[in-house]
Amino acid sequence: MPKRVDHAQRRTEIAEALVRVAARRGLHAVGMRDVAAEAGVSLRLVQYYFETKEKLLLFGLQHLTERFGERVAARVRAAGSSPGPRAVIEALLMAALPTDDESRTFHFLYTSYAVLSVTDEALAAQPFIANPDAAEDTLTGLLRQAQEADLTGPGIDARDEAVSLLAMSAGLGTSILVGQRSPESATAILNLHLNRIFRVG
Amino acid sequence: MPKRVDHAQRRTEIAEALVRVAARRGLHAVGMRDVAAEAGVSLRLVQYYFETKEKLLLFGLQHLTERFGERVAARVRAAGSSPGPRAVIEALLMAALPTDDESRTFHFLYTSYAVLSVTDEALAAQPFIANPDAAEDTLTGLLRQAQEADLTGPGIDARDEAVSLLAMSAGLGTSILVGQRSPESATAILNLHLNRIFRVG
DNA sequence: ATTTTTATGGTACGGTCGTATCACAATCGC
DNA sequence: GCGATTGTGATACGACCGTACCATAAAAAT
Repeated sequence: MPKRVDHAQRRTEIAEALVRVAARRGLHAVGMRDVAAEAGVSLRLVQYYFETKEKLLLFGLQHLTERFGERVAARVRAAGSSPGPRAVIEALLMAALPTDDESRTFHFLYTSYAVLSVTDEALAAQPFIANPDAAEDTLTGLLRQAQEADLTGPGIDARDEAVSLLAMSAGLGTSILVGQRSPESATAILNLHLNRIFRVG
Repeated sequence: MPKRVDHAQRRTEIAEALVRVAARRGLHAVGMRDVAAEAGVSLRLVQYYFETKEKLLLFGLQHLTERFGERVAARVRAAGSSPGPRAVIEALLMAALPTDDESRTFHFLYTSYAVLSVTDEALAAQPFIANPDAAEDTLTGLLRQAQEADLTGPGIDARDEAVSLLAMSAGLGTSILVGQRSPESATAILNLHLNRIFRVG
């Protein structure tokens, strides 16, 4: 057999090829041959590492969310060595908006997968539904932290605000994606609500 | 020639067949043969009334938005003979949430089209981008009305709140669609923000 | 050195899809 | 009544797609 290759890395390379071609032509239009060509391998190789297209798509989603999670974490770390809750929340929400190529690709493909999951039960069963819940919990926790530090205004329910902010972020993100709204106006709206939640200071 | 049939109505029937099958199996999976079978006509007929699949899809989107616009208008009318701005806004926002089969289908297919429009320029050129702008203008106008009637709290910018409410409604709608959130919790969140915008009384 | 296992390439098969073609029925204008 | 026009059916074509099959090169195991 040939040069004992690292399967995990090979699968990652192919998955990233999938992401690239899907970002370019749409998830519905991607075929195994396209992925193979984009990755610079033969069709047979794609079949070898992912037996079926469905498995390739599932792994692609998994890889996409992992990579994006790392990116968000990096953004949060970059928000300062000991950032306040508001800075962390801002970093979180802004990272989720499709403002550059990478976040745009993520938002686009994630939404594509979400739409597919409505009619595809294999996708619906995927833990890709768990991620938004995790984001909601994280954001709720940060808001509670801010409340305990007396940084917030009165009459604020942490979970309600977390849900609101995430829903708004998702809605604004889609607006940006389809070209209806600019990233700047979207961040302005989010900051407006953060100013409402956090005490001025 | 044969029994002089009403073309407009025939096209509507076929478009509704398209909507039904797309709602069942996903927009990406719908073929001309499926539409023909669902409408109870031959494949040739679908080709006759819409020369190409692209034209069928475009007309389907147009029909979908028209039907939904009528539905929202009906809901608003049903909100009372002389409803206050808040009642109208509530009716608007609630009608946009996927709470029953019809609104669910609309939200699902509209999002599907939106995702497609990112990579399909024929769809991107469609006025289906104009509709959200119209909704934003309408909602902004209603909020201004409320402000003039002194129904709102202080520090409210009508357009900003309109954008926020619509983004939230869209984001919450998607959450409902993928089964992550219940319609009840979504309406609760929206009402929370309406309570914030409108003075209590 | 030979066998066995892993990796890779090439290619063919069956199905489906959008579209085009051919045929014909039914009705209106004349 | 007749030719022109419009509606409808059946079917064929070419392209693609996912998958399966066959071959083989190369390294590890013996």
